[in-house]
Amino acid sequence: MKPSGKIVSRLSEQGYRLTPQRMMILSVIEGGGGHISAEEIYAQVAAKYPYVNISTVYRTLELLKRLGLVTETDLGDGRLRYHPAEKGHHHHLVCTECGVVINLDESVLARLEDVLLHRYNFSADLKHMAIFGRCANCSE
Amino acid sequence: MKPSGKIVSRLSEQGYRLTPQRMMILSVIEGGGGHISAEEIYAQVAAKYPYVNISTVYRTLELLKRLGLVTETDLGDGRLRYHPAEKGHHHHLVCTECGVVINLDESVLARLEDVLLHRYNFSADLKHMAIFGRCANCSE
DNA sequence: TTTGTAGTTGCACTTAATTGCAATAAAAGG
DNA sequence: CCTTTTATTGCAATTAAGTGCAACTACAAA
Repeated sequence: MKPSGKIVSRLSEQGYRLTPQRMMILSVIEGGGGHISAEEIYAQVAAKYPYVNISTVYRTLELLKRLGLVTETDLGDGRLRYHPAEKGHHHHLVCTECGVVINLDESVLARLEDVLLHRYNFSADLKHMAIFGRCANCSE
Repeated sequence: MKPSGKIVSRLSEQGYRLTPQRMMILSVIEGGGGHISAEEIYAQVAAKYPYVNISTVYRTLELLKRLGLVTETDLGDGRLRYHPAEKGHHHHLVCTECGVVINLDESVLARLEDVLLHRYNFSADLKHMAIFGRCANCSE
C-alpha cells in the first residue's frame, strides 16, 4: 500500500519533506479502516520499517491534523483516534455508561457550524466530533 | 471558604465519605473563578493542607464529574479544566490559531441537544463544551 | 465509645502525549 | 554529482492523567 498522491503532493507543495517515515505513516493511516491510534500506527509501521520513532508518529499526526488531512478525535477510550479526511467526515455519539459508539452523519452539525460562522464569525472545525452522553439503553 | 452544603449533602446522601481531602478540594473548586486544572487544585489544597495526593485530586474530580457536579473541558492548553456545575453552564469557542477563547451561552447547543435526544434517543452531555476552530481575525 | 466494613487515600508505577536538542537527511541549486 | 540549507528525526526526559494495591479511616451499628 502506497500513500495517496493527493496527500503526498499536498505536503510537497507546502514545502514539507517526503521522508520514508512519513510515507510509511501515511500508508498505514490510509490503508486501515480509519479511527486508528498513534500507538497502532507506530506498531504497524515499525513492523515493516524499524527506523521510526513514536515521537515522529506524533509529530506527523500533528502536521497532518494542522493541514486538515486527518482528524483527531477522542472517542473516550484513553487515546486519540486519527481518521483520514479523504475517507469522509462524520461524527460519533459515545455512551459514557456502556461505551457504545453511534455514528452520525456530518449533516447533523451543519446547522451549528452555520450559526457559529454567521453569529460569531467563528469558523468551527466540526469535521469529526465525539459527543458524550447516555444512549437510549443506559438512559434507564 | 467552606464547600457548599449542597454538594456535600449530595455526596453524603449517595454514600460517599466526606474526607478532609475532599472537603479541601471542593472548597478550592467552588472558591476560585472556575476553569481550574487538577494541578492548580492540588497546589492550592497542598498549600493549606499537606496531606493530599495528586491522585486523590484526580479521583475526586472523576467522582464529581460522574455525579454531574463539575464539568470537565479541554480548552486546548494541554490540561483539562474543571468547572463547578453550580456556577452555571456555558460553552467556549477556542481559536487554534491565536488561542483566544470566546464564551458562548448555553442556549447555542440547546437545539442540537434536542435533535440528538429525539432523533437518536441519546441524552447528550452538552453542559460545557469547547469547540475548536478559527476566530474572525485568524480566518484572515 | 468501640467495632466492623467498605469507601478512600497514598505511593509507586504506568500510559499517552509532548518537547528540547543535537544529529541527520531531503531536496533545491550550482 | 556535490554542496548547502533547513526541515525532520531519534533520543531522552517531561508532563498530565490514570491505576493496582495495601494501609487507612469515615461513619453506621452495636
